[in-house]
Amino acid sequence: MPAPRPPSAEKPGTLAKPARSRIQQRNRQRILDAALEVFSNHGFRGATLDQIAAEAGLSKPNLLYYFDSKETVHRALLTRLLDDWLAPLRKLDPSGAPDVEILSYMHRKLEMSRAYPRESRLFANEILQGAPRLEGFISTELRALVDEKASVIAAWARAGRIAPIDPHHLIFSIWALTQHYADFTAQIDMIRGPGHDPFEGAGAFLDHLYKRLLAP
Amino acid sequence: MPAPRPPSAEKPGTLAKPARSRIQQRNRQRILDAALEVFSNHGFRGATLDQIAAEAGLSKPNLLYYFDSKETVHRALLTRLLDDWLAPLRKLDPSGAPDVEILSYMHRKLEMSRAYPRESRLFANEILQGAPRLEGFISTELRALVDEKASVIAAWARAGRIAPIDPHHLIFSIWALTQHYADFTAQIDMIRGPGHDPFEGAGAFLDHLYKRLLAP
DNA sequence: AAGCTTCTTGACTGAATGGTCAAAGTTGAT
DNA sequence: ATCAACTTTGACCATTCAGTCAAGAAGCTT
Repeated sequence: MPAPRPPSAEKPGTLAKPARSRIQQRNRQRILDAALEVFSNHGFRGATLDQIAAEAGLSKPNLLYYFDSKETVHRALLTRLLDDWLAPLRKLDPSGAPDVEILSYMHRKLEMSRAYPRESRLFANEILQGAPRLEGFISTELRALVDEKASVIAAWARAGRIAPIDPHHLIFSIWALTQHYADFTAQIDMIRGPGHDPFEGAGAFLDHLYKRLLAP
Repeated sequence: MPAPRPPSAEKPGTLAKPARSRIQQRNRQRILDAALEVFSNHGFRGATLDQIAAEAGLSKPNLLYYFDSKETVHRALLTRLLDDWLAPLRKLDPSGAPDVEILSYMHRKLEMSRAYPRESRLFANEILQGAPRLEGFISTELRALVDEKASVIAAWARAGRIAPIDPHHLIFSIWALTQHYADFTAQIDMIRGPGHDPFEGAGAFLDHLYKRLLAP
């Protein structure tokens, strides 16, 4: 028989993690890290396998031994990310204090942008180009989660526990404001000059903004 | 609110280039329109000259008769845009009423996003990738304008005419919130389902948000 | 150490893509 | 109508890029 089966693709149906050698673990990790770096800076089409391979310290054929195609690497990256992406909103607790819950959500999201700007840019790149590879995720899981939490917020507003605002727009505004600091870092840096943390003052500003917006 | 002025066509007065025939005018315009469509949806590297030429209804060599290279088309597009991009902030009047001025600026920017989402995405694409082709513009003209208007806002705040807020973050927040509706249209559409204008309710929401934020 | 499996790579391939060029077609002023 | 300048294009070129392949190197297990 020709080439041994590359163990790259996740086998549907079977266990998600068939035992992998240390080498596989290490190299898959390296590849995903390198791919995150490259995809987040250049978008899907702008990224090349050679770049990713070089960044990962592997040869291109070696990279393709671990992942069947560029597409596969990209999907693996997104998949690895989606759960973490939903986590902050998932934690919004209907039984908590409305203002605290919403403020906490905003701060979690901001912290996410600060800690994982590359992931944020990867997302932004995808959505800018029409979200072809995220359509399933967004219009099912994300949409369901947003609708669920939006109705929680709407109930809070109806009960007069926060100001009456459109919950969808509230959520969109949190996304816009927090992700902006990660996605537009280049612009912020150029405007404020070097030597500034792009997130400097962002937490305090957004805290103030949402406290004012939500006060009943 | 009146629609903002469309992105400027050609500089009529001084010419670095000799008078252009009607054919040139028409075809250059077609190419730039096509290029805007393609670049804004796929980014610089993701766009191809064949795509742009097809969209413009020209052959690729014919396109290259009007612009020397892909790079040249792209630069022409950006150049055509930069002035219009600054216009809304330029209009912020130091002698006006602070809240009215800032609110008006926000609405102008939102209207810009609504009317020219492709231009907004073109910008977003550039900045996401580190703004290599916008570095000059951002760190000189845009920066100077932002600093100028930020100090106007800071003065208003010191005088107690609006709430004490960080003017840079205020400006960033306006950019983030208004451009989000243009840049992340794909996501908003998928979450709210089809048949919704992504900007629906945005004006009212943002109006409310900034009124609350700015009240002294 | 033997023998099997897993990794790695140099050399390719075919398709895209940015860009060139000379020749052909079109336009417009005289 | 003529002719020179302007416009258009088919054919072509060099490079880049995703992906293949067969053979060799390195690990593991006994």
